[in-house]
Amino acid sequence: MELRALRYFVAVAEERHIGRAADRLRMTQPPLSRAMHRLEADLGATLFDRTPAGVELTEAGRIAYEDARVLLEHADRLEARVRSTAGRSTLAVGSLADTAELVGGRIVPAFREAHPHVAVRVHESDLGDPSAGLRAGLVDVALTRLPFTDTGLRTHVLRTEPVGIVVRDDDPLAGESAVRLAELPGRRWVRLPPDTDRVWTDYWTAPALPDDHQTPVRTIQECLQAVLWNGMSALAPLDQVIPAGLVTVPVADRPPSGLVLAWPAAGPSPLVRSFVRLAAATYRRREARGHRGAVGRT
Amino acid sequence: MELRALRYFVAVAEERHIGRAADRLRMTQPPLSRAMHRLEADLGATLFDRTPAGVELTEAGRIAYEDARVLLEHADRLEARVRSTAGRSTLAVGSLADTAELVGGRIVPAFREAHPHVAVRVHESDLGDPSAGLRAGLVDVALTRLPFTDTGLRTHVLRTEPVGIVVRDDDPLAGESAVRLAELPGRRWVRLPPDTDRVWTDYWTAPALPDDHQTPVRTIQECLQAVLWNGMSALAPLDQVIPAGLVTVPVADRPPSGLVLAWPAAGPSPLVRSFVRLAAATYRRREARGHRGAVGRT
DNA sequence: CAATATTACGCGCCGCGTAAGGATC
DNA sequence: GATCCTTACGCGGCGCGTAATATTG
Repeated sequence: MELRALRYFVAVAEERHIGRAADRLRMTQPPLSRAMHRLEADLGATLFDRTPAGVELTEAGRIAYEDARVLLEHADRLEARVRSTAGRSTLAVGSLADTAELVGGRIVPAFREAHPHVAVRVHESDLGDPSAGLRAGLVDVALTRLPFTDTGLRTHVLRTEPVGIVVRDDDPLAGESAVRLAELPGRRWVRLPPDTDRVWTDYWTAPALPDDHQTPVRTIQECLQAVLWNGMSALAPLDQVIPAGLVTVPVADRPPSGLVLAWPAAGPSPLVRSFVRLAAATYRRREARGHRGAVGRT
Repeated sequence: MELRALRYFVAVAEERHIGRAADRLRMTQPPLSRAMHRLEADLGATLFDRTPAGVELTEAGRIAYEDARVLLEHADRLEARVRSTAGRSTLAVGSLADTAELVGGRIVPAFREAHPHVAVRVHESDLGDPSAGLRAGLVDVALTRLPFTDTGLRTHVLRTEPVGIVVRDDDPLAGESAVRLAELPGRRWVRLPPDTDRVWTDYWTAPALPDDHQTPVRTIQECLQAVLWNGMSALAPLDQVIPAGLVTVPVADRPPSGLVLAWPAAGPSPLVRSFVRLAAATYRRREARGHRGAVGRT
């Protein structure tokens, strides 16, 4: 007997209808029906009389319902008390430039739902810090992109995405289906700030011309404007949304980049573990929903 | 947060040592360690300070421990109350002749542990009733062997076992590694009672000689004695233990027989479901342990 | 025949085990 | 270096979804 089954049971007992209870629980009937059968088996007692109109509680079911409600409230109190006793209840999340939407849109709300008592602060950092504030100790966990120097950090890959070269749509390359960086001499590349992690800059930029004195860019917007107005080139993930007038041409000789969660390797706090866990689940679910929308629909 | 995790947590909190708690819970350290990390993540609080000598409860851990103990007692009370409210608390288990040892040895004890309040009665039936009392309404669930007429019943195969012909060790066949029934004319076969299920008799016996008036056998013992003293032949599962003086020669042209659980198809009671579930798990575990014992051992 | 509960089946997560690694006294 | 706890990795069960079936008014 697990709390999950009891939460389900309370919903069914109150709705007197497995289908409606399933709606309330945001799931479908079959698993709920089986969960109730299994709960009955665990308890060794019949909790419902099934009818074509729904279900009715048996005497044992009524007892179970009363006790289950109290038990679940007790469990909620346990959670609340432990949480209020725990010291730190704040989590700083770093987000690298273009990943902010993902963090703010789905992941942080999911985390807030699981941990309502925690104050979440999102720190959006610029292209000069691939650790998104981790190195500076500004944040506890970060959503960023590989590759960068990850000593002392742990990472979890959410997705890998090929990269492309961003050019104006009147650029000779604009019509190509794919290009190789090795065959593109003489371009002027957008540059990152000089003190930026080498692994990171080596990946996202090509060698600059010796006489190149461009101003480094710190944000996606600056980067795209440099391409649009100054005729420069930049590398970006293929899934990066691009304003009109620009196109991203896939680059064949650069390995894909990983969208990752990162956090300090030394003793991550429970909140960080939970964030990583929830973020991974949320992201997966988002992915699955996308697929289903594109394929399913009888 | 699930009750399982809280039960684990209480053990760790009391032992102040994950390894010892794991022993107490009959499991190994790693999954217990992870379960505690996950519980901490779910709660968003650190419950232990890990030290090289074991673990110490934090303040939040002490709160959690106190609450968890009460919560688990509450859960136990819920179970007890529901069970005492439920009507029927008796289960009749049918067992076909040679399967009694398996039922009594492991499965029924496992069920008794899960349902201490239920009075279990084992009904050992003879070879004339492959349903082991189900057809007669004597039992709620049965452990028996396929094949037999299973209309109105549901079955769950625990294992399939090839069959062989049982002969005296001075029989000309005794040395063969396998035989085909189609090539064995003129044998005198042990017979089952005349009113026995046809599917069952067709499987376990070969066509009798016209002038054969043997007394039918009702038990394994009678069957083996008929082979030993009257020079008859019988079919039996290869795993059937055989007394000295007899051997079982594999039969090539008979499909294997299934060791199965069977129960009425119409509205099985929660206890029956639970029995099937536990029996399947127990049997699986027994199997795995056997394999491990034969292979493992670093 | 409409509405409900149930079974069948495939997939992904999670829990558990074994084996290897790391930290701390 | 011994003794913990932790991570890595592979496997089996279980929960969930979709699709199909049974049952009942």
